Amino acid sequence: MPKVGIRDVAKLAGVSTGTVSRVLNDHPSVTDELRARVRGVIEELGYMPDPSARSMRSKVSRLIGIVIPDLTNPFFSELVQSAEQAAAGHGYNIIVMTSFDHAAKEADRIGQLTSRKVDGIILVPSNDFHTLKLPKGLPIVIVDRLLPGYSGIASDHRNGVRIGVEHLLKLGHRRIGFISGPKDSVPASDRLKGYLDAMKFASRGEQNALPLIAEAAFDYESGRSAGNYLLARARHERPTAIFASSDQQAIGCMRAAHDLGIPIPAALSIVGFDGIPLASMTTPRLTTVKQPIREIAATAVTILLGKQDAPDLDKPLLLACEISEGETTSSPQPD
Amino acid sequence: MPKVGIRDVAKLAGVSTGTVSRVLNDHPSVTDELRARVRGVIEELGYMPDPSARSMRSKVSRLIGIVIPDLTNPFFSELVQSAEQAAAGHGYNIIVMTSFDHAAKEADRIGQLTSRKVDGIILVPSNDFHTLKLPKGLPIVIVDRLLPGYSGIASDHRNGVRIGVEHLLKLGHRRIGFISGPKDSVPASDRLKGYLDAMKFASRGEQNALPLIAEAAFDYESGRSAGNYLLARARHERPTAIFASSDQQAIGCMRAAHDLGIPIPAALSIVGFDGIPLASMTTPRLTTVKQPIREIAATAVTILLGKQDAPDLDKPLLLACEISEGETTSSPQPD
DNA sequence: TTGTAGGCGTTATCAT
DNA sequence: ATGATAACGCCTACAA
Repeated sequence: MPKVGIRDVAKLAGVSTGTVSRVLNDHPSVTDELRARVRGVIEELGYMPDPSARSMRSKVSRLIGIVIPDLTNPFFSELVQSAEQAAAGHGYNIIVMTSFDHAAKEADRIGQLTSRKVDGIILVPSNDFHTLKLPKGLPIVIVDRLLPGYSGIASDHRNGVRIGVEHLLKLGHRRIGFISGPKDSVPASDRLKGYLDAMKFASRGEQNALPLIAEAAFDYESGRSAGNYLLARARHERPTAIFASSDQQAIGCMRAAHDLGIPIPAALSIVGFDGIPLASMTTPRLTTVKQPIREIAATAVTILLGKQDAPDLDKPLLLACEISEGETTSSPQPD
Repeated sequence: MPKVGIRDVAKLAGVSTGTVSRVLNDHPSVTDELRARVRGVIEELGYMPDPSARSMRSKVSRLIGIVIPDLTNPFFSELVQSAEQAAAGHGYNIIVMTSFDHAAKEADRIGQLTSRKVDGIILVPSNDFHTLKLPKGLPIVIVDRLLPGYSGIASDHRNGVRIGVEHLLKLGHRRIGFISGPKDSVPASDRLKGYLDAMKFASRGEQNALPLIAEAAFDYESGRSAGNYLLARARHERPTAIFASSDQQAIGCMRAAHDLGIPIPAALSIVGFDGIPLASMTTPRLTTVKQPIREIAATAVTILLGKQDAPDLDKPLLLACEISEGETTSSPQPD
């Protein structure tokens, strides 16, 4: 079965290779009639253009690279999956790479992608401190962990948290604890700001809305000990609600409350952040602030494809979070 | 900055493009001296071969496609991550695609990969019933959900479960419940067989080792109701241990036991299956049978690269699971 | 609007 | 062992 190429199509359709190529690339200057005929022959022959040859000539690979710290993290795996979908819709494919939060590996991966001639890169930078040196001319969009000086997209963590805390305030809570993320993490400090925003606003004229903060890593176990810390005090000093900076923290915190015999949501409301699938698998189901992961991915892709302008280098695009109500929140019990 | 190509290297090194190409491809017939000189120039110029041009001539893309039903599933995301690592070690990159358990989408994705000229495909087939029609000549290895007639790799589910159940038997348990997977799933029925193997063996000469089975989907909530079902009986009839076909089921089952006031592991031992990260995040940590995901991925990659023979079409390669002891198992209480 | 032809950066075949 | 050179399959000026 001799490979069918563009000339086979041309010959059978009675046109030149140029015309076939133009049909392939949706070039406007082709008669509808010819276009149809060529399309027919392509179908008939089962012709598929050779991407390598194509890419070599046109400098377009229809490939997008995505580099993330850890695919095992549900947030990132959903991000990749969403990006894949978005890209597929445009005839693009995704090359994934994992940096394991290792700056050197990250740089190497970016190099590979560059030499592969991908048309763009979606990058969630590793937490290793490092300066990103990127081949100019290769569109790149930083996601989630924003980097100053690069155009980036992320959830509006600050406002998202504010919304979540305000939800608790609206329910009547005043002693609202906050489990923060690691302090060297940019998203974490944004989330903290959101909490402080909400609390400051609430304490106008009121006395009780004082901040109650525990710092922790984003994982389950850290959330559990932070929860223990926040809850280990006399009943009337103990928070009636806790906002956690990640769903995993929130779930750990639920565990802590449970172990202390504090019923949820009767004696304690909990709100998480992220909206990972696991959040709806707990009992009771976790109320959480959901990040618009799909939108982030889709936007990143359309930007890379040049169908949308990139955000300013120093003004990242922030997408709104929304609250997803579960069963871990209710009005506070009277003291 | 005019792109540096193979002839620039050749010129500066004072050799022909042929020689440079041979150095690039580790062709044996090049003097060590020349090889060194060329390498030096390559370094100096920061030359990177153009993969498109390379692929066009050599018919090798150094690209591997991987198609899975759902990247959000921890098992698959770890699979992809492992494959990426393994591939990177050989200078290969990975294109991921999600089929969403949709046969048509799966076929489309495979078509895309084919026309991309990937050097091989790793496929976890969708559950949709369908016949796979694959372009001949493109190496493909089926993973996890084995398909008759295609060379495949998977965990040895049957033996894995047997090992887990035997672990419980060794601890002294006799009334061991089993939460099965959906009955139309091949891995699920393999796991069930493993349970029956172990129980049959154990009941030689003993009376009490009777099977106690609940069928359920693989998810958390299904595991919880299956657990409720198995545990909702008089103490002396109730199983002293439960083996769940997935970690998520096991975690749901832990929840059920907890709600019924049955302490783990004092009054009930639980063993899961899969070894997902979540298993070590529960309290107490889940004892589980760990699938050799990394090995599966690595093996699939080396097979595709032709560095290892593919398994027989009708005799898939089964890799051994191993038990990962957590804190959910102990000897049974006396009745 | 359509056809013609040159060349993209490598690899591989032939000589040398 | 090395060098010259013809493809590889397609896109894109340029010409018609």
